[in-house]
Amino acid sequence: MREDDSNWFSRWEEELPSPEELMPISQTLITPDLALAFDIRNPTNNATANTTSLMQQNQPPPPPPPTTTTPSPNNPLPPSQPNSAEYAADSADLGSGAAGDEPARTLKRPRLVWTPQLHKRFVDAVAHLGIKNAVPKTIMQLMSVDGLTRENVASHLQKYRLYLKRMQGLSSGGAGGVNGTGGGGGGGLAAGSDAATEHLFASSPVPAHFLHPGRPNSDHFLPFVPVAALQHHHHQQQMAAAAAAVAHPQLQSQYQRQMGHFGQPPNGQFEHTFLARQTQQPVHRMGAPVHNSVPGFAEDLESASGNGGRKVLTLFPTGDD
DNA sequence: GGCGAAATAT
DNA sequence: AATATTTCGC
Repeated sequence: MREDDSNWFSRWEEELPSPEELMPISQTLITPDLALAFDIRNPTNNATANTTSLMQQNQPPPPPPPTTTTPSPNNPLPPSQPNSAEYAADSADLGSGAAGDEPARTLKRPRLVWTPQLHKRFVDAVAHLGIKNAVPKTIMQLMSVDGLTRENVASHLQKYRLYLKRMQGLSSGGAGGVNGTGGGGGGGLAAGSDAATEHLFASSPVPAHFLHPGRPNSDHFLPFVPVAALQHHHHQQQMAAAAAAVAHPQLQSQYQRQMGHFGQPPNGQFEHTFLARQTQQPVHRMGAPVHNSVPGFAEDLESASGNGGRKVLTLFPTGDD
C-alpha cells in the first residue's frame, strides 16, 4: 500500500503543471475551476490573499493521517481512494445572469450528492473516530474527499444522527413506540415521515457501537473494506475540477485543459459521468484505474417510485454495499 | 469559532 | 425529496 502511495504521488508530482500556468497573474493564486472545487471564494478578496501565497494551487497532497485526536487508530481510514464528491447540476443561473460578469463572487457550489459510496466513507470515518470525536471537521478531514465542505458533513451528520436515534429506539425500546411513526426500521421501515432517508443510510451498515450510546467503541476495525480501497489511487484534482465543471459549463474549457494535463485517460467505469439536463457534455469519463477484479460501480438511472420524470441517479457498487 | 439541533430555504 | 443555510444556545 505504502508503495502504491508513493508511486502515484510521484506521478502526481511529475505531472503537475508549472506554477506559471496555474498562477498566471499576481492575484489569481489558483485557477477558477480549482477555486470552485475547493470552495475558495473569489480571489479578488483583499487581505489574506496578497500576503504570501500560503495557498497552494496544489491539492493538499496525500490525506494527512489525522493522528491528532484519534484514540488508537491502528488502522485509520484507508487513505486509498478518496472519492471525489459528486455534484448535482443545479446551476440554472437564471435571471440575474450573474455568471457572466461577476462570476466568482456569486458562484455557488453545486449541491453535493450523497452517493452510497460517499456515505459509506462517511460512516467509516465516523466509525473510526468514535462517536465522541466524530464532529464535522474531523470527519471531513478523515474522509478527505475533495470539495467536501464542513457544512456538507455537518448537514449530513445531522441527518445521520436522527437516523441513528430512530434505529436505537427501534432496536432497544421498541414497545412503547418512541417514535410516532412506530413503524419498522432496519429492514421494513414503514415510517412515512422520514422514510426516504432510509434508502441512503440503509446502504451502509451501521456499526454496532453506534447504537449504544454507553460505551466507547472497543473495536475500531473496518466493518469491511470499501471496494474502492483495494487499489487505484491518484485522480483527485481532476475529479474536483470535473465536479465543478458539471454545474458550470463555462468552466469546461479550463476543465478540459486540466484534464489534458493530468491526462489520465478514461479506462474505468466507476464515477459515472453524470450530467443533469445540461445541453451536452464533452465525453468526460474519468475512471479509476480499475484493473482486474474490482467490479466497479454500475450506473443506474432510476425514477423514484411515485415520482414522475425525475431521474435519480444512483451509484451502486456491484460489490458489497 | 466550532458544534448541534431545529427551523427554514431552495 | 434531498441538501443547504440560517438561527440559536452552548
